[in-house]
Amino acid sequence: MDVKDQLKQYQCKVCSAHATGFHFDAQSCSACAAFFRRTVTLNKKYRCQIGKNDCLIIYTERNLCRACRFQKCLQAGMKKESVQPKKNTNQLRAYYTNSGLKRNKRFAAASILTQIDRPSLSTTSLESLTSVNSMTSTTPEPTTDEDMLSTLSSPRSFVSPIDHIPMYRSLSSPIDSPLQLLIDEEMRIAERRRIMFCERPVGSLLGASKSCPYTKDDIKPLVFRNFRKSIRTHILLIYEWLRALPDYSTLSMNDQIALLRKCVLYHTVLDPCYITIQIGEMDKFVMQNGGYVSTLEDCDDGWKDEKEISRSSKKLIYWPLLNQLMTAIVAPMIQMNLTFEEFVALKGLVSFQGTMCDISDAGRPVLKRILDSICQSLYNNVSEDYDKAERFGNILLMLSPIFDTALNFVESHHQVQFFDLWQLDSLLLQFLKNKV
DNA sequence: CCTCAAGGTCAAT
DNA sequence: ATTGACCTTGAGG
Repeated sequence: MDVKDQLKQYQCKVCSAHATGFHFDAQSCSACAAFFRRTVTLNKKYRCQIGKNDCLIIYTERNLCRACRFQKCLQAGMKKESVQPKKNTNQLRAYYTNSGLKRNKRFAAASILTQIDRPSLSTTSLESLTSVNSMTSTTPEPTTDEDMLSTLSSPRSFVSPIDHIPMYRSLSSPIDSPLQLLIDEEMRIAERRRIMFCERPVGSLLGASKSCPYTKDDIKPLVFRNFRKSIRTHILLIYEWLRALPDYSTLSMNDQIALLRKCVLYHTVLDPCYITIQIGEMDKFVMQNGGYVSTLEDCDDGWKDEKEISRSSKKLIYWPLLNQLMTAIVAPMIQMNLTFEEFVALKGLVSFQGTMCDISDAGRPVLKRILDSICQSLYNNVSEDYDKAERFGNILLMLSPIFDTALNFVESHHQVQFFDLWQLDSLLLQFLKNKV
């Protein structure tokens, strides 16, 4: 085969330009492919101006007659059926598929932020994507802020929440700080959740020192009925979480109840967010019992009709809430690579700061002491890889979106009750009903 | 990791 | 308004 024939092998079957592959089942260049796609999606009808329907289609003159170009596309073997129907403009594109996430976790996180008001990619997210890609392959000296950001997610300085624990433990003093007690308790909670909600051999349930209760294989689409049944269990875990702090039992009974009440709210908001991040599949929002709901609009996992609550009621109440959780809490946490210890500290700060106004004058100094201690430990244990003050500040900045979301959470549940949509656990209702 | 073939974007026309 | 280079995505290897 001579050179001429070899070149011809890779010609566009429509216009004889260099083909870029198979498009809609025909070997063609990207220009003819784009032309064909547009013609089909927009349902365009052309007429040959010459009237003979046999215009020469060659890449220098391929735009002279659309009718003949389209006809030649069909002759070359392009299939109209291979053009996918035009996406509904108000239907958001799924950015969080597994393969998409695998390719670029940081990008996916950023896209959650832009999902609601900006369905398409902004120039800035494209820029950051490009710079992240180039960073991971070459790793030059970080010079700009953008570079510094990218360095945080590079393999060298990336510390996964789980890897981080042993180092942290070795730092713990003989008398454990509140934060250390909460970290230990959080890991026990993970173990308890595993035991209660995973169907696995006992050996793999016990003793695991992991901070995440579930693996990708454990999680299943959420059944609201099952979740309702598990609510008391979650409340019990929260009660135990509080009791991990010796100071808790020194509070008056009213203060203990007030604290528990607020913690039920805040933990119900925060825990699934962090479990979701640990599982790492952004198309699945994973709840405390290992049930997940899909974050994709066109996937019904966890949203199906149930006897107690219809799909549309679920969507009405929980979809906006889910969006807020993903945007205001999950996305920022992913972006800053929040470690397990930092999450536990944040959870503590939210729990105690958010309760301050409900606590008696006698109890406030106790809470204040716990808060100060957690802040101290958090600041001391921010990794040296970061600008300590900046990272500490960024973690504190998470507080207000969390409080906002919690407020909405309470409001939505008032709505649930008002419409009598489904029977919530009576204990949870007692916690949510009284003063916000 | 990678490639392939979809869809989307937008400066140039 | 149309074109086409260039981009990301998702499936599959």
